[in-house]
Amino acid sequence: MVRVRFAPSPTGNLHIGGGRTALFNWLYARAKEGKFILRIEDTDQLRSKPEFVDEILNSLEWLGFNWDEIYYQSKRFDIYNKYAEKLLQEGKAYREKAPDKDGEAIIFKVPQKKIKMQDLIRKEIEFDTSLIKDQVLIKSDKTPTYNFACVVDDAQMNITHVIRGDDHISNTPKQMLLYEALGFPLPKFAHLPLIMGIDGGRLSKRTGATAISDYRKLGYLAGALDNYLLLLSWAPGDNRELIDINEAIKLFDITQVNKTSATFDLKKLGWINNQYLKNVDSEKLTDLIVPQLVEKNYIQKDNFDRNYLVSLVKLFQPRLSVVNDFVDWADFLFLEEPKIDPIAAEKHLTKDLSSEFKQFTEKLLALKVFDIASIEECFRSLVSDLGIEAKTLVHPVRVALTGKTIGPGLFEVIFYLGSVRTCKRLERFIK
RNA sequence: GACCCCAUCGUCUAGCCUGGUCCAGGACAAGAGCUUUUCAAGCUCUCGACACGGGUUCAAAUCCCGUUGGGGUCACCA
Repeated sequence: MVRVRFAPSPTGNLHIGGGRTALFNWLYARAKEGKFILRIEDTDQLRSKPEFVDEILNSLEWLGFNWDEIYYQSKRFDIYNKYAEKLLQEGKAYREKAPDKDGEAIIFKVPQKKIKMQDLIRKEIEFDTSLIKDQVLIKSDKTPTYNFACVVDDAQMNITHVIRGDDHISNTPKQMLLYEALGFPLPKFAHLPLIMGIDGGRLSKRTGATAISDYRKLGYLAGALDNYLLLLSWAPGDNRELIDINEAIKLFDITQVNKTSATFDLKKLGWINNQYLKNVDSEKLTDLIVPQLVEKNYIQKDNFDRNYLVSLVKLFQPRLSVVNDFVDWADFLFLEEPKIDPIAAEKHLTKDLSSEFKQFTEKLLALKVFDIASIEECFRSLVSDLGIEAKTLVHPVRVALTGKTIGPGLFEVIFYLGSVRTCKRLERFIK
């Protein structure tokens, strides 16, 4: 039975790289009908914070990576100590006191040899362990070091495949020596290429958001982020770009993962997000938008016309780039008066259109049926009577109603605004 | 610096393992156009890469060696 693990350290948020590692582990477990295990590596008492544990768990849940088991290293110190004692007794480790510290550390005598690692992605990698100095197993404060706790846990938890970032390649020979010394069977290794920032260096806050939760706040859909992360270092081979994770379970093959590090490209994530946004269920999208509208005071929690809101969401849905665009673009439908963008006004509202606006409001109010088709017909007949092109009146009306040059079709806007609000807004520009 | 990893359009990649079908395909971005009531979407087109140098071979993006470049690791952090 395949057992993989994702082992984040709660010393910070779950970032993009961690999310991708979690994704590939999760995918592998689900594809092989194995177990996906979460191990919180909180051995660093000073830097580990419970709020980071919460943040990481929330992010993983949001991304859709459900775990089968969860462990905390901070609760397993006695296990690590037991195995360190064992190595001590077997003469494979020794105690040593550092001059600047109280207590003694337990240190592993690194055997000098050539060692070969078989990597699922990179084939064979050879190391010369004579280049590695003796490794601390248990620190002077009795807490285990990363490499030691990692090996003991991976063995105790029966991890069959260690899928992790490239940055762990040089830890691998150290860990393999430990497996051997402890008499544990070796898991299979797969080292994933790193995700880089646009500057070619490590993904850092300087070059954009790094935390998974940031993308959630920014209005990206979990499915879109999963899809994007999947495409970083892996491709289905048939030129397809849009693959949801449930389908990816069937297609994903760890041995096909690229060896090259990939650059995180916000533009492509944006495109994928837009593709998902167009197809996401409008009801679900509405659920995501409601809290934002409540926060902006555009609607009252538990007291709004949901059907009307869903129609509005449908209206804007195909043009959204991120979920959060809705509150910005549809604000005029919730505000008493639209916020007029000065640049838009400068462009379309400098000419006096009193007569045209007046005639339009009169025609609108005279409509027997107030639906999108009638509104359009009403508008078209007016411009035809006036002998002008539709666009010469469309743009000014749009800016007067919405305050913006962008947005859905004008007749839809008028329909959802209603005749009263529409006329009221137009009247402000009638002298 | 030592050790390790990597190297196809600006970016993500297909092709590489099993040399010829590749004067290298797709997507994002960029540019142009269509549509047109704006924006978004959509459609059409354009720009654009096998890092370099040696081999091996009838034939190399594909195999080998070297160079260069980029990245990672060298903690009583994880």
